[in-house]
Amino acid sequence: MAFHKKEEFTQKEQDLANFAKAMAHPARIAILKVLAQRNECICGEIVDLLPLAQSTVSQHLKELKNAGLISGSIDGPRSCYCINWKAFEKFNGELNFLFNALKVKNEKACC
Amino acid sequence: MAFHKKEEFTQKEQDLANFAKAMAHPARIAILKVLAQRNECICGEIVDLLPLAQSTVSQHLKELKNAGLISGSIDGPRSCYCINWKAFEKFNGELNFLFNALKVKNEKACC
DNA sequence: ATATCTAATCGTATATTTGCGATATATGAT
DNA sequence: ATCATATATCGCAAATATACGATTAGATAT
Repeated sequence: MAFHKKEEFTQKEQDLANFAKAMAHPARIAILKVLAQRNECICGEIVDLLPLAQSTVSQHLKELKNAGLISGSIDGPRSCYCINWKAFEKFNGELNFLFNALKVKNEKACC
Repeated sequence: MAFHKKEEFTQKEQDLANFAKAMAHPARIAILKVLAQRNECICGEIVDLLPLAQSTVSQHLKELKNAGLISGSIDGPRSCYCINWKAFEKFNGELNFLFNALKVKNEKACC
């Protein structure tokens, strides 16, 4: 009963936290950046662009996929990933809902 | 030379990742939510609102402060925290720069 | 000075993340 | 069938995060 307190928060809070967690590593930011900058899906080129071993990159891709930030499909002997814009929109929307809507009325910070 | 690979990414990637990491826990999302919903700074009430011990909440507050997402000041025997909107704006801007600007041209996902 | 109350910090246990090499799998070529 | 290539998964070590109780520090009362 000491750990695993995360379940005691609301689903929305957990979802938002999970989304943030998926982006909480520079390697995953870099991967998202690469995927965002291409019109077409790209595959293993990501490994060449990052200073990480192939297995590590694969793991990061898996995490991004599990979090729903990217989607992937098998294309012959290689895999193909691209950004899941819908999920990203949702995340951004939640974020704005939580903060921007409230921002105007207390623009003047008190500390 | 096996760990600590994070330094090998760009500063921007690291900054964005750090910001995301600060939000990568439902407790911290909940804290930000509470702070965002108040016009005034609040103090130890956060502890009562969360299903966590005082020391744990204090630790989460410290992390949010270190990440620059909130600022805090000492107000008599208690502490006073509030959202650092500027930092949040910057984060949101980076996010939009990375993704939204590119979103239009490849709305049609390929996988 | 002592007591009280709030909040930060310390020490510690456990859980999770990060990273890699090795291995497995799956496709395509020879 | 064998080989090469691309990618995923496994197993492990090291690092980091999470959580709590106990303690400390600071302010205000009595």
